Amino acid sequence: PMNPAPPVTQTVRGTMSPSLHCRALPDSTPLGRGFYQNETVTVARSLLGRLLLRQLPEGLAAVRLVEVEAYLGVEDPAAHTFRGRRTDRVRSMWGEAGHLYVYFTYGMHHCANVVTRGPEVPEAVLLRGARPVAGVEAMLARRHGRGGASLLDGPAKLCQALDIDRALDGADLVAPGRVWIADDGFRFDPGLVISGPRIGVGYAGEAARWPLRFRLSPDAFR
DNA sequence: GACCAGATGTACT
DNA sequence: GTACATCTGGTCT
Repeated sequence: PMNPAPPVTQTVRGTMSPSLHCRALPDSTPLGRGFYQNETVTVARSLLGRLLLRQLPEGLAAVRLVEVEAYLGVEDPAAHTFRGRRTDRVRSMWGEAGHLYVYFTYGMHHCANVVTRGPEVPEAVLLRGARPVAGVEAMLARRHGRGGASLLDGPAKLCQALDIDRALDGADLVAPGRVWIADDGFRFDPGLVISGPRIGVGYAGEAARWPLRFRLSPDAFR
């Protein structure tokens, strides 16, 4: 049984916000297009600590991003768009920055990326991990009760918890709707960002070791 | 903890 | 037919 949405205790800033049922969210105004048009590595680092918000039937769910990976398009052997690959699956990556690219993998999982740069520059940031902020009950239900540290610590777990699948491929993150990203004022020492090799891309050879995985140290939450 | 196999659909060769 | 930007539950240490 899922709990009802928490009561509205604070007005959400922003001009286009729908009726959000959120608590302890000082600002859920979506980041603008310009945020996503920056260099992909810059966007990746800047996404750490930001809120990913998802409108679910039970109410608003929010998670704080703590792990991401950059995928650098046509010159990146680990990227789905390596060497200019252009298929139906990766169409969103070739489009405007600030949209989601969601793909299906291993026969049962989805992974969500944020498209960066601009049209015809197919780069993206994979969302790999987060911490729960609101809507934990709804997320737990979708994770079949698997909570604690394993609620959101993987790209497919994140998608399962937030009910993100191919139906959200191409969704625009710049307007609040089904899904968007916001800066709620959370700040941390830049020295708490750890970079390292990307996960699960051994087929990419040396590129797997490029330091394009970025994690926010747990110390940022102490 | 580490390690491994199985699940299972889509994309692509 | 093969590989896959993964997760889970089992085994072993």
